[in-house]
Parts: sequence; C-alpha cells; structure tokens
Amino acid sequence: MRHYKFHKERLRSSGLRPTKQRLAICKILFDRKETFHFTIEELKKIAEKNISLATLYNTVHAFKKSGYLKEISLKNKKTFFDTNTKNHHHFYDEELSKLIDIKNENISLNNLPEAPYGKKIKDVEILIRVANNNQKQKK
Amino acid sequence: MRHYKFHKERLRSSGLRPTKQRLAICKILFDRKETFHFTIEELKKIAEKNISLATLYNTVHAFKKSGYLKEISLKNKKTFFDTNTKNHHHFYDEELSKLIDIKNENISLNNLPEAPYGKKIKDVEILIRVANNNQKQKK
DNA sequence: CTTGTAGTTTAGAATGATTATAAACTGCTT
DNA sequence: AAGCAGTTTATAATCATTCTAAACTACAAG
Ligand SMILES: [Mn+2]
Ligand SMILES: [Mn+2]
Ligand SMILES: [Zn+2]
Ligand SMILES: [Zn+2]
Repeated sequence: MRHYKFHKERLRSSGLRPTKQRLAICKILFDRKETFHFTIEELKKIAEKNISLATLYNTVHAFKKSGYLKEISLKNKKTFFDTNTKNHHHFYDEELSKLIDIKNENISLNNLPEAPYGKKIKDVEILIRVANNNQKQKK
Repeated sequence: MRHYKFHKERLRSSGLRPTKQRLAICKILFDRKETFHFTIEELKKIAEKNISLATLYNTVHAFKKSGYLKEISLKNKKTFFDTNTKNHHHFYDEELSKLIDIKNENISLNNLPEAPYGKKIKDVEILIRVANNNQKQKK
C-alpha cells in the first residue's frame, strides 16, 4: 500500500474514518499518475468484490463532498466522476463513453458574457464531443 | 391554432403523422418567441391532461430525431430539451434548474485544442453555472 | 364514403441508476 | 475493556425512462 499514510491522514483531516473500504477505494482512485474518470459501475468492476455497492456510492459521495472528486456534466444516464478537481475541460468520446482532460490553459475562452442580473458565475465547463474520424467515403 | 399549418406540414415532411397530440405538443413547444428549455415533467404539467406520459416521451424523442429539439448535457437526473437547435451555449442556474441561452457569437472560444488522434470534433458545449449573487456579508 | 394498414397512443409493467433504511459492525476515545 | 458515533451492508424504495402489446387513428386506395 503505497500512499497509505497520505490517504489515511487526508481522510482523518476531512473527518472521515480511514476504514479498510475507504483506503482500498483511495488506492484505486488516487494512486495513479493520470486523471481517472469513472462511473460507479466501472469502479465496482475494479474494486475488491467484498466492498458493497452501497459503500461505493457512499464513499464516492463522501469524497466528492470533501473535494477529492468532482462530478462531470453529461447527458449520459450514469454519473461520471473525475479525480482531477482542478478547473479543466473535457473531450467526450460518446462511442467509448470516455472523457479526456483538457487543461484549462489549453483552451482560451475570452470575453465571457455577463451573468444574468443578480447572478454570478460559479464555474465554466466546456465539453467537446468527438467521434471517430470516419473516412468511410462512398467507395 | 396559430401555426397549425406550419406544424402540420413540418411533421408530414419529417414522415410524422400530424396527430392531435403532436400538434398540441408543437403548439406548446414552438409557438413562442423565446427558446424553451424543458424537462418531460415540466411539459407534462403544461400539456393537456389527456396526453399520456408515454406519448410525451415518444413525441419529444421523435422531435429530437427530426431535429426540432436538442438535448442538453447536465448532471441533473432529468433530461433537458431545448427548442433552440442552433449551436449555442448556456448559463445554468442550479438553484432554479433553469437554462438561459448564450448565443454562439456572444462567447469567443479561440484555439480549440486538437482532438485526440483519430477523432474529430463533433460539437462544443459550454455550460456556465451561475448562482445568486449572495451579498449576505457578515452584517 | 368504406376499408385496410401502418403508424400512433396508451396503461401499465419493466428497467436501471441511485438513494433510503435499519441492523450489524468497527474505529477510536475514554 | 467499554461505549458510542461513524460506517458498512443487504435489501427495499424511488424515480426517470423505456418497453410492451393492445386499442386507436390518419390516410391511401378503391
Ligand atoms: Mn450524486
Ligand atoms: Mn433520451
Ligand atoms: Zn477531467
Ligand atoms: Zn438553449
């Protein structure tokens, strides 16, 4: 268990008890180099089989509330979560149901329109839908 | 019935029979000046009570397939539809669950990042989340 | 105008993701 | 070691959406 101590301390500092289940889920979600985008269903597939589905839901929501994860806007029926909690944007490959990060600095969004009266902007999410470069021409 | 003939002809030209139910739904959705953003539940509230829920779903999906409507990406559990089928973006007021259009030309998105290898960009959706301008200061 | 048929509507059942419930269990303080 | 709040779990409940299959209807053809 590599970052065991880190996870344990972070959980404690969020007021969450570092249980066996939570540490196992931390390992899956956060002990990796790249951003991880996942649905609960995918997490269930890779998690140890003795962690209940209810715990996966509970834990992911607790982690989201503590700011370890964020939720992504998609019209998919399943909710996606993202281990990258920085401001950033996404490519979405609908065929593969896969998200790919776009760093905030790799996309320039000048002159945002003004928020409606009495409202202020909380955040901006850009989703760029991509598909296979279908070079299926007539022939 | 104002645009009766228009709706009737448009339905026919899409291969859809202009039924009583479809014409009533067209009237609700399209006989208005402003874009209409709605969920099936909201449509049910304002539709004549003798149109079944199944027909609302069937009709909205048929209209989407025919290009009269588009679906909006949100992490809400309910699906939103939009009578504005042009390329455009949205403010989203999470408190009111309301979408507000942003015209494509009112937002400038320079230098899009390149699509992942073998993929091409289908479309870009920008969602700007807004909230009440809470001037609830300490006092 | 009839009739035939494909398209449409409908009530109700089924599905599937998510949330709620409440009992058993466990981390942690005393 | 004891006790309690926090956590896990199986299971039921919820709720949006989709499916089913029977009744209905628009409309083309005669
Ligand atoms: Mn959620
Ligand atoms: Mn849909
Ligand atoms: Zn991401
Ligand atoms: Zn819109």
